[in-house]
Amino acid sequence: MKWTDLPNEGCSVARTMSVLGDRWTLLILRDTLFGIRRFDDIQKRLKITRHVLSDRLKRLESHGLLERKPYQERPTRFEYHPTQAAKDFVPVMQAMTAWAQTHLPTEKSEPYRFLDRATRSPTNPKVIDANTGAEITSKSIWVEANRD
Amino acid sequence: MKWTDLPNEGCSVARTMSVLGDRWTLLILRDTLFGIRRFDDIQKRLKITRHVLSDRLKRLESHGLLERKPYQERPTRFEYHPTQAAKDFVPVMQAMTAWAQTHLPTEKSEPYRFLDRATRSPTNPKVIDANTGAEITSKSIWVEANRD
DNA sequence: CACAGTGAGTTCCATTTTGGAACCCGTTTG
DNA sequence: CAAACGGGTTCCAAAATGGAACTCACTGTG
Repeated sequence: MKWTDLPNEGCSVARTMSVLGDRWTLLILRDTLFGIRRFDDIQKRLKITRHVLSDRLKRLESHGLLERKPYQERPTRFEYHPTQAAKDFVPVMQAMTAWAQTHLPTEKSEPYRFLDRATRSPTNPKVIDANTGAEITSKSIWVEANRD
Repeated sequence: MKWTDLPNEGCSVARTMSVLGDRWTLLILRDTLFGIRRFDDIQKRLKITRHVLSDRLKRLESHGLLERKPYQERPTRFEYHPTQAAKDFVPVMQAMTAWAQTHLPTEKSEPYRFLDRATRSPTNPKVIDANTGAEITSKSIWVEANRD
């Protein structure tokens, strides 16, 4: 299988990888979600090549995660704004962050914090089953092959 | 920045990408979590090159996500078992799956289902703040740069 | 005993992707 | 008019990937 086959997979994890499955794309998305929206700003922060950045921005746009919006005319310049689809990835990113803090620890401090918007207090993400309210853990879950 | 710098980043998303940030690694991890544990079985399912699979298994093992366990002697053969760190990624994967079902839809059916282990009924993942019990969405979250 | 088969890799080479730097294009500012 | 800014594209070398063949240690079959 090649990368180009991934978008057509039935598995949602595989389709997610077809968009975000490389070293940089999720970090670019993260930056736009944290308010960094211009080509040069993203490039300077991540220090990735302009070539790759250009390519990834196009990919994120084509999958509906970013929207290219002009912020000035003459010369026309664009900002990359996260769409609702991108914003809906925030909880996933936060769950991922909590996982990495436990399982890929470091002495360095996290550059960003996720706070409750109303109270400005730290949040502690937990994945639950909306049907029962019970926490989802590897112990509570049974994975079954689907045969439709 | 190069890929080799990612593991030393303070950002947890970046460190996660240093382990899972390529097309195949998360799919390999997914398969081991779903019970596929032998080299040839993973290779046949994903149809990735043996070379890349060998490399990724080593990486997952070196980051503590997989454990190589012999299942027979003469000749010694190994299975790759997910560690607790890998199992703890299940909720993240499930949140990701729910995201992709909404934002990267497809007509094909999902090859796996996440069921409640006790009741065998479908689950509906939702990320909440364990402190307040409120759902975490992009609207409820405020992202702040950390200055320690 | 020769020989095909199995499982887990490794090696080799061609094709892709990435990293790094330089270049381009329309403007604005000195 | 020259330099600077923002947002790219182009070029080439280096690294990663895809595909196939090969190895090694057995096992089972005729």
